[in-house]
Amino acid sequence: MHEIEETINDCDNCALFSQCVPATFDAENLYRFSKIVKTNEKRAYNTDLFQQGSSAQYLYVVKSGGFKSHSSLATGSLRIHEFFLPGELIGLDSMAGGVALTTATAVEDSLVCRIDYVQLAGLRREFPLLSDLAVKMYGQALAASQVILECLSKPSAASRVACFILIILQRSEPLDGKPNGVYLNMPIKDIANHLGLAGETVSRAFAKLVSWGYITRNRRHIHILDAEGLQLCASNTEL
Amino acid sequence: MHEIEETINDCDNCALFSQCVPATFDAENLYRFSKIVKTNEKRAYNTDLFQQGSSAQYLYVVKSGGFKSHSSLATGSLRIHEFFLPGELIGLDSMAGGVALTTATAVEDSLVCRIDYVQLAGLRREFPLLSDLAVKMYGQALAASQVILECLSKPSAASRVACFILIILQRSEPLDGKPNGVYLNMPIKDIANHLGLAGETVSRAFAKLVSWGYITRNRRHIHILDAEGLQLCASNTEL
DNA sequence: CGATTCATTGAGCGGTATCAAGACGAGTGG
DNA sequence: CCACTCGTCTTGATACCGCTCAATGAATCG
Repeated sequence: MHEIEETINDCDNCALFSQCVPATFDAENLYRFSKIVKTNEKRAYNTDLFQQGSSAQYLYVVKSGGFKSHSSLATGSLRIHEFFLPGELIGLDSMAGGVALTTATAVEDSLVCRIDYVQLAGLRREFPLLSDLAVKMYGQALAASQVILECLSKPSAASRVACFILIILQRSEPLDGKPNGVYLNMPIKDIANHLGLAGETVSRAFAKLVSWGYITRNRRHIHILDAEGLQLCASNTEL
Repeated sequence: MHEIEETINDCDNCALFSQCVPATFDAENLYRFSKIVKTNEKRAYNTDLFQQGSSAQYLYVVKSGGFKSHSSLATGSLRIHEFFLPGELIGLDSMAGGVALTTATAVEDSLVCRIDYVQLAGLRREFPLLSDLAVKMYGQALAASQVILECLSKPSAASRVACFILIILQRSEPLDGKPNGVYLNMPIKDIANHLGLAGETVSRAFAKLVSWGYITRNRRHIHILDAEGLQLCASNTEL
C-alpha cells in the first residue's frame, strides 16, 4: 500500500472527485491511476486542446470551464459536434485510432486533467475494474450522443433549443448545486451551428421560450421557470 | 489447444469473419469466444431484437438483413436513432447500464449472432486483447454517431439525403463488393424520420439527386453515378 | 382481382435562412 | 467619465424551403 501523499496530483482533494473517473477506485488503483494523470492543466479561452488530424495521445477530463469539439470539412464549412462540461471526458472517440477526429477548443479559460492513452491501456490490462469503467464511460458517451441526435432531429427551432437547454441542465446538474439554472458558456452562434440553425433563429427561439414563460434569461444565464413546459415544448414535434 | 470442431458455432466458416469481432483472435481466444456466442439466430421482418426499457443481456452482430433502433417518447412520438447493417454491432450503448435504451427491430428477415454481456465481461477480464477490441468497437460506434450527427445538422433536405446515402455506402462497402450500389432495406418513411424530415420531402430529395445526375434509382436500389458530386452536395450548406 | 401498404406528386401555408440595420456589452484610450 | 471600437446579440423584411393535407400511382399479397 502506498501513501496518498506520494501522489503527484490532487485527485483526492478535487471537488469533482465524486463525479470523476477514479471515484470507484480503491487506494491501490487510485495510486496507480494518479501516476498517469497530469492534473490542472490550464487552457486559455479559444486555445485548442488538440487539432483534427493530429496524433491523439491523451484523454482529458474537464475540471473547470468548457470546451467544444468541431471539425472542418473540405468545403470550409465548420460544424460543432459536442460541448463538454466540467466532469466530462474529451477524446474517447480518438483513443482507438490514435488520430484526433475533431478539434477541441476551450470556450472559456479552463482547467483539464490529462491522461495518457498508452499508459491508460496498460493499466486497463492490469485492472479489470478499469476495463469495466471504460465500458461504462463509452456507454454514457454513446447515450449522450443519441440524446443530441434526438435533439437534432426535431423540426422546430424552439424544440431544439428547449431540448438543448434541458440537455445542458441535466448534464450540469450533478456538479453545480443550482437545479434550475444554466450558464451557457458558448456564443449563441456556436449553439446555432451545433443545432443546425442560424444564429438569428436561436435568438428568436430563446425569445419565444421567454415569452411563453418557460425561462428567464440574462445574457448567457438561463433560469428555468417551468421545466415541464420546457420538456413538453422539447418533445413536441409541432410548434 | 482445442479442436475447432468442438466449437458450437461456425464463426470460422462465416462469410463476415474478416469483418467481425473475432477476426483478430488467436485459436485459443477464438475457442473461448465461440463458447459464448450463439450464431445465426433468425429474426423475422418487423420483430424486435429487444425492447426499450427491458433488461439488456446480449450484444448482437448483424449477420444478414438489417435493423433499426428507435425509442418512443412519452408524447408518443417515435424517433429512429440508428440503422444497423451486416457486420455491425447492436447493443453497445446498453452494455454498461444493463437496460435497453432503445428498441431494435428487424427491417427485413435477418440473421444475428448473440453474445452474452456477462460472459463477455468475464472474457474481457481474462484477455486484455478483448479489452482493447472493446475500446476500438466503441470508438467506431462513437465516430459513426458523430457522422450521423453531422448529417442531421445540415439544413437542406437534399444535403441530408445525399449525406445519408454516402454514409450507408461507406458502411456497406467492406462487405458487398459493389462499390457504387446501395440497397436501402428500410422504408422511405423510416429514413425520413431518422433524418428529421417528412417522407414526401425525402422522396423529392431523391428526385432532385436523380435529376442532377448524381444517382439513379429503382425503388430501394440506389446506384451512385457521381460520388464526388454527391459529396459536394452533401457537404454544401446551401442548396 | 381487390386490398393493403408504400411511394409519388401537387397546392397552400408556416417557419427558417438570409440580408441588413440597429442595440448592447466589454474593453480601450483620451 | 466619456467617446470609440469591436464583437456579440437582437430585430425586422423578404424569399425560399419543407411541412401538411389530399389525391394519385405503383407494387405485393391474399
